[in-house]
Amino acid sequence: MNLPPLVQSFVLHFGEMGSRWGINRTVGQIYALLYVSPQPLCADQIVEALGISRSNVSMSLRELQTWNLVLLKHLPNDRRDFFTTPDDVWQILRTLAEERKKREIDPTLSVLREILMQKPGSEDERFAQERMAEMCGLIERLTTWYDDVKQLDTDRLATLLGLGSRITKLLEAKDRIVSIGRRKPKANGE
Amino acid sequence: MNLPPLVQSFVLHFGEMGSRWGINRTVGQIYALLYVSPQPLCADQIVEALGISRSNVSMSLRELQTWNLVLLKHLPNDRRDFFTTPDDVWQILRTLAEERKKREIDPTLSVLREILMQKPGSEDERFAQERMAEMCGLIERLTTWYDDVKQLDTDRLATLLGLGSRITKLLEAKDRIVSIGRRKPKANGE
DNA sequence: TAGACATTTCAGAAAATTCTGAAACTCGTG
DNA sequence: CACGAGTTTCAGAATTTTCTGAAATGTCTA
Repeated sequence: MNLPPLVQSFVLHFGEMGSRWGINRTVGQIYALLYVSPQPLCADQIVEALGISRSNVSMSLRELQTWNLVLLKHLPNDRRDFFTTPDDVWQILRTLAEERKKREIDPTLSVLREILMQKPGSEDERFAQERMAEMCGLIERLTTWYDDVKQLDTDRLATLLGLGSRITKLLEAKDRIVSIGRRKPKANGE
Repeated sequence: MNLPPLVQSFVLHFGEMGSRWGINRTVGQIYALLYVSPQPLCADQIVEALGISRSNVSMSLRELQTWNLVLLKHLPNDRRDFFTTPDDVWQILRTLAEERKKREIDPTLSVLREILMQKPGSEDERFAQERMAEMCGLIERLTTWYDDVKQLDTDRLATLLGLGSRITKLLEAKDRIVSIGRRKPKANGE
């Protein structure tokens, strides 16, 4: 591996974190490299930069494509594939969230729903189903919220993030306004 | 493995998902089993239920303890350790979020900050740093929001989730009120 | 302090994952 | 259609992770 030191630290870190993120070392390194590269890179440049086999690069790029985390570019008069990541980090975040949900949440949700359809054959099964129903309910709440929030454009999303829990102040204010409204429609505040 | 069918499906699913969630099969299975068990279980009961070695159970329980995902209980006149999961799924969610952040986000944030302190030695490094700064900025926004929101009590959190993106309607309403307020202080709405 | 009971540790076996090189395949071009 | 530039596939090697049994450790009781 022969990269500028700052880039190398970043690439190696992504490689190490890979396993915690559910991707492997090479996939992590390639993603990191593409993310910080000023230009799209082709497979051989990645081989060169990371010192890994051509076939490994090919398989890892395929993996990144199934995650929708890389973009394929072509240069005129060049048959090679060049790869980049999207410029917009918010877009990357959305993709990541979507793909992780698909892989880490959705399968569990469907297993839970399926189990909850069945009739418990014993008291222990009845209890287990109750617990699974709680889990299922929570996951449904979270995914409903997610499906809703992901529709927001980035500006609104950023605003919402920036507000954080101060949003509850606003909710309380709303509750006051609404309850006043109910008492004396169209009255002014307090 | 000798479990009621519904419990078995759940346990096996958690085992399979383990690798996607950054834990291993056994850890996943044990967690699932404890989650749906009406009573706390001791290590030997887990060995019995899952058909795995005593030492594997011991190591996996230790792993679950480092995640703060299990509770240790003791019965009177019994030296054995009994394990359960917390009853409250919201509490479980909080723990999970906290531990995943600690393992999956925090290390990257500190690497990014460290790299961003250094002086770029080339144009490519300057560009890479700029990209890393974008990533760092986004992660900081997200973690700030998270640190803020996790303080909320469960009721408020649930309310907020339930609102989803309708929250933006509220924000727009607030903006209108505030701007009206600026034009004519203490006036009533629209 | 011996013994019964329980848990932990750890070296190596077993299993799973990752990585490689060689061969196969694709596709535009002469 | 044969060639060359490029990509993909895949069997097996290398590596990493997980799991086990045996031994060590801990701790309460008599």
